[in-house]
Amino acid sequence: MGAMSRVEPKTTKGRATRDRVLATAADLITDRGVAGVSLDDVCAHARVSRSQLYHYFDDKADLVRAVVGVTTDAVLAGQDEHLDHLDSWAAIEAWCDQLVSFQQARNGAGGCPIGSLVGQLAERDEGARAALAASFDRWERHLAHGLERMAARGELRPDADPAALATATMASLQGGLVLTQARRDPRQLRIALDGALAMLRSGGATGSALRTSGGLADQDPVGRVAQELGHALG
Amino acid sequence: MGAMSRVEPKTTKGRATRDRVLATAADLITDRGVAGVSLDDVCAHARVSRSQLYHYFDDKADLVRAVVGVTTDAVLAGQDEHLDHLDSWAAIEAWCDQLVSFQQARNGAGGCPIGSLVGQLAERDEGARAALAASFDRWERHLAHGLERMAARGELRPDADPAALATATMASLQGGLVLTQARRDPRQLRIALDGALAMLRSGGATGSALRTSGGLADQDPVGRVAQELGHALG
DNA sequence: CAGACTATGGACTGTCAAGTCCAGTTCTGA
DNA sequence: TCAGAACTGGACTTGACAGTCCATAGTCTG
Repeated sequence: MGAMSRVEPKTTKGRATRDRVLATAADLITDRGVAGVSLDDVCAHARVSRSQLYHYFDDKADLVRAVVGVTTDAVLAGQDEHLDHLDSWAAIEAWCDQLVSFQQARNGAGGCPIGSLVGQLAERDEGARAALAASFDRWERHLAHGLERMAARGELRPDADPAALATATMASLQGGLVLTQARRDPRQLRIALDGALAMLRSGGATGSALRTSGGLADQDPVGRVAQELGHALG
Repeated sequence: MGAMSRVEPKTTKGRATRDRVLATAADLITDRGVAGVSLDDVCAHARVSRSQLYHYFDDKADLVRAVVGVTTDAVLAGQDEHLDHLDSWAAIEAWCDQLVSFQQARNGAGGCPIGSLVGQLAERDEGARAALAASFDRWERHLAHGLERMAARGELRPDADPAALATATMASLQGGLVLTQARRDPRQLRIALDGALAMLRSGGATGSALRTSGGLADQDPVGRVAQELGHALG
């Protein structure tokens, strides 16, 4: 994995400093975008000297890749009451409601902290792109598992593919957030997620669509996630 | 929009120069992102001097706002065989197929030129955000009109809302492109669009979207964003 | 053709950011 | 206690980029 010039903290104080830098960077980047944040900004807000930042991270790209993981942690943590129980219609609806009301509270601004990073990083930094793919995997897996449990209980149409349904729902969520952000209108997300719910209830695409589709399921999610996260966060 | 310091070309040569700058900028920005393109890059590729660029555009932000329109023109032009006839299942499927095969040809890279700009610009430049919202409107209107014609012919469920269905489909498209870009896997778009087709056939959400859209009133103005971000990320 | 308007090249300025280096100080944990 | 780790702070280099300016070349029109 190339030159390992960056350092892992060896004391609790060092760990705290590194964490503070990371959290600050994640905050600023979510707010202003990657290009809108300088390392001086990060140092100032985290009350840390430049030398420390370069002590723990190789360069800005290294920091940004680490930020992807931290941002994902934060996004998932904000939903943790729902994510492990997405195995009933009521639970899935409650999850959607939470996502929508969060956007309403923000007046539609901000979009998805992870999704926004895709547009900024995916074409410029392969490591960051892989980390973002891993983020979506982590997120989507919760829904896929819930849908699998529903399928096992016969609450989905027998020919439904839980993995594909989860992917399609994630797409509605991300796209709904893009439209919400562009139009400054949280109803866009509501409409997108209501569409996703209708799709889930209908059992999703059947026939040719399922034949050609490969969701998380046939992509060896666990192994890839671990590898990509390891690559990104070291 | 305030001070009109930028100049409209008054000769055919001037018009050609301005168009060349715009087309070049749109190309480069689609490729590398807004922050990844310098005005020197644009000048070099367009074989134009910096003074020309500043003659026709106020500054970089002005250029970028103009690029939004040009990019939208290009995206819609790439679909013009389909956009005006999205009024049958076969036509909608053909449109989806074209979108997917385009992504396949690019190996999943690039995402949506318009959608990517949202993440880069929406929070930083209100004019650009408005232009992007208008772009989505232009795009979505084609589908909405097609669905309206289908509804008029009784080819949709009677309680279906063509406008909401179009919005939900656009969300699936945009989100599918985000996932495709992050995972470098065009099948993600296929799955998302198959989900959208299932949703369309099912008639989409009934009632729920309309119920909640009345709740726009309780959008709380300012202030919460920073606090919630801090809560989510801190 | 001549003067007015337009287009153009390219140098120039100021600013800001990334990354390096180092000399010295404080803290932590075995 | 003491060695190693964490940390400070700033100077410095290098490079990139936004934006300005002016002299000149080209083009239009009366």
